[in-house]
Amino acid sequence: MTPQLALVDCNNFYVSCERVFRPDLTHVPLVVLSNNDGCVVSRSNEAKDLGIRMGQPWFECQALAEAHGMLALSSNYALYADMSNRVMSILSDYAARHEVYSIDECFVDLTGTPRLKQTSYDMRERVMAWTGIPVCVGLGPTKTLAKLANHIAKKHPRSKGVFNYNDLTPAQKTKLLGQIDVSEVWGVGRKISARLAEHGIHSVQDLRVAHTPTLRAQFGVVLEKTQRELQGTACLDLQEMVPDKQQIISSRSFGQTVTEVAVLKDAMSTFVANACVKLRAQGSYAALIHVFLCTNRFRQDLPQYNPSFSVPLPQPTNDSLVVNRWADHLVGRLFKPGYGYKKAGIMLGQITPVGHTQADWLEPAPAGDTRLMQALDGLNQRYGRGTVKVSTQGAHHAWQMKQERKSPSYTTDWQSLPCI
DNA sequence: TCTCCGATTAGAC
DNA sequence: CTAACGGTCTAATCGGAGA
Repeated sequence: MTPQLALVDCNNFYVSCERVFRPDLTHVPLVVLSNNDGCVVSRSNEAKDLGIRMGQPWFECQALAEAHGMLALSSNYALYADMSNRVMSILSDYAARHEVYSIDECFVDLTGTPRLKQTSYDMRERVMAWTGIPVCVGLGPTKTLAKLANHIAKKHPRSKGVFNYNDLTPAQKTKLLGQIDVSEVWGVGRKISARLAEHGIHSVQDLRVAHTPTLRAQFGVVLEKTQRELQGTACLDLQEMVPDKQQIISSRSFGQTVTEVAVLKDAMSTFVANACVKLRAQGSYAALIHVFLCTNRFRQDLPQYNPSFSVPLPQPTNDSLVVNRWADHLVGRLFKPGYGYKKAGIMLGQITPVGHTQADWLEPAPAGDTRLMQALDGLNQRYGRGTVKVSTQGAHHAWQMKQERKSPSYTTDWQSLPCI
C-alpha cells in the first residue's frame, strides 16, 4: 500500500495564537518578535504584504510599522506551547502514528485512510473550531513531498488549505515542480540553493531529475536523500518517539550591555538552573560543561571578546549546584573587565541516561544528592518557576531580556489576565 | 595512511 | 540623539593530531 503522509502546518502560528484572544487584531498587520524583542519571527499576511521579512530586526521595521499601523508583540511561549499542545492532541486522534515535528507542524500517517481529502478537510475544520488556529494540510507519499504539498496548499487559495500530491498525473507533477524554486524544498537552504544554481538547478523539478552520482559527490548524502524523497522513495522515517537530547543549551542576549562579573554570574546561575531542569526532565547526566560569554557582534566599532571554556567532569552529574559551582568559576576565569557583554550561556554535553555511567574504580561515586534536586524540581513545578532558586538566579535585573509588548498567558496563568 | 575528535557548516523552525 | 539584530538542536563534513 502506498504511504500517505499528511504534513499539517499552522498558518503564521504565533500571530494566529495571539489573534485567537485578540479578534480585534484579525485584519491588522501584526508581527511577533523574538526574545529580547529583537527580530520578527512570525508575520500576519498583512505584514508579509508590507514586505516585512522573516528574521528582520524590529528596529528596521519601526518606521513602516508606524506608517501602516502595524503592531508588534513580544513572544509569549507559554501561550504558544499550550496552543500547540491542543492542536497536536486533536491531530493525534486521526491516526495511529504521528510525529510532532515542531511547535506548529505535525506529520500524520494517513496510510489506508479512506476519503483522504475529506479527512484532511475535517482535520482543518476541527482544529479551527476547537482552537481557533488555521492550518493547511499537504499530502504526499514521503515527508519531503508532504512538505512541498503543504507549501502548495498555503500558496494557492484554490486548494482551500488542502493539497494532495498523489492526485497529480506525471505530466502535472513535471509542470508544477518546474514552477517552484528549489529553495522551497525541505533541506535546501540559502547556501545550497546558491550552489545548485551554479549547476543549473533552479526548480524543484531540476533537482528531482538531476544526475544522482554528481549530486551525491558535490552535495553529500543529505541532498541525495532529499532527491529520492522527491522521486517518491521514502528515506526519512516518522519519528514517533522523541529522542533524548544530546546537548542542552541555555543562553540569552541581555536587555542591556553588561559590564560587571556579578551580573554575569547571576545570569549564568539562571541558565544553569534552566539547563539542569531540562537535563533531569529527560533523566540524564551530563559529563561536559561549556560556558561562553559574548560581546555585541553587531558593534564592530567596539572591542570584541567571545571567550568560552569546556570542562569535562570526572563524574557525570545533573545536580544544579554542582554545575553552578563550575559555571560560576568559569565565568570568573573568562571575565575580563573593559568589555560590554551582550550574551552568555551554558551548554551541557556528553549526555547519558541515568544509570548508564561508567563507574570510576579509583574514586567512589559521590552519589550527588538526588533527593535535593527532586525537592527543588517538585517545589518549582508546584508553586511556579523560581520558587526555589540556584544561587542568586535573576536577582540582578540588569541583564534581563527586553519584553515590552507581551500579551497575557491567557491559557496558562490566571494572574496574567487583565480582568482578574 | 587510518582513526579519532573537536570545530565548522548547513539546515530546520 | 543614538542605538536598537533570537534560541536550540541535529547531522554531516572538514581538518589536524596521534597511532
